[in-house]
Amino acid sequence: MVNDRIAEIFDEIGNMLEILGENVFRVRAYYRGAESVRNFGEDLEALYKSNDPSIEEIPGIGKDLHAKIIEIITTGDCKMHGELLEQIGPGILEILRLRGIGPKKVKLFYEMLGISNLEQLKAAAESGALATLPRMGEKSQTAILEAIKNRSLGKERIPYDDALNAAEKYIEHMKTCPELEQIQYAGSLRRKKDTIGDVDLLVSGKDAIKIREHFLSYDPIHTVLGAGETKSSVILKGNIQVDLRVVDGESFGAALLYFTGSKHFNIMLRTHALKQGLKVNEYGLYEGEKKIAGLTEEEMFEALGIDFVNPEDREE
DNA sequence: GCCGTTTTCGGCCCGACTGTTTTCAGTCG
Repeated sequence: MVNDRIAEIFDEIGNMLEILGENVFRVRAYYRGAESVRNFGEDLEALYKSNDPSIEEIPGIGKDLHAKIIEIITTGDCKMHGELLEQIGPGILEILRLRGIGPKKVKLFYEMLGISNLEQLKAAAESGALATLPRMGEKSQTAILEAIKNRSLGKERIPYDDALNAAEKYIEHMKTCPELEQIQYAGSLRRKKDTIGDVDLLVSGKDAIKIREHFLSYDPIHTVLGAGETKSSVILKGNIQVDLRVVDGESFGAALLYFTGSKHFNIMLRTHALKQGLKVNEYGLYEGEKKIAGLTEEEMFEALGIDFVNPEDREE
């Protein structure tokens, strides 16, 4: 589908503008546009060819990005993207795709050491040069070598059925943990997208540390990416990334809402709440300091004055 | 670059984790 190609181009434009130090909100507009196009249910090329007016109504897409969408559909390419790529070099994008590396680090490596591709980065890490840079150290340097070695790990989007299967097996494992009270998968899996980037598991229970240990004791784990008190991430041997979030039972609904997304849907909810003088986060809905909802999703929607939206419809 | 139930200007979601630091920057979702 051309939507994925458009989203990829917008993401890369965002990446490159960010490295160039462009206005963060302009950068964010490209990321938002990418997200929006990726999650837009219908094929944009088909809409364009049938003159369907709904192509004008994609959230987060204004005049400028709309013109770029048409350009990509009709020419298969985007002039601005090509020009940026020429200015920055394709090697830089490869570096940016490494886990744990963002535009700030890319910029730092380029400006301080002239690094513009993976080979140069690897050499700099092996020589110890990276560790001498500001806000860099031994651990960061080792992590970069590890990221280069594992750069294909957990990055592929996987078919819905495979993700569901992996999630259900992991949930079975988690249910043998005595401290666990509730568990539910969230994210794009719960929204039933065709392809899933990673599996999000949301749990509540008596002892966050013991639940984390149980999570990390799952046999099919290939790599542990991180393990904090409320948030852990692993990659399974089947190359599927699984994230665990541990929350209090009384915040389970708010967390489920938050981690089910989509990102755009969350932003919409927050903006809606702000207009009413309320604040939404993954712990609940707040009026000032006072928590007014959070136990269930239904309660959250009700308190926000919005009809319940099914997970698979939480896009725009 | 996008957007509007006080706006066509002036805002733009928010918190966890990590590694680097002595209070925070960068990344991620």
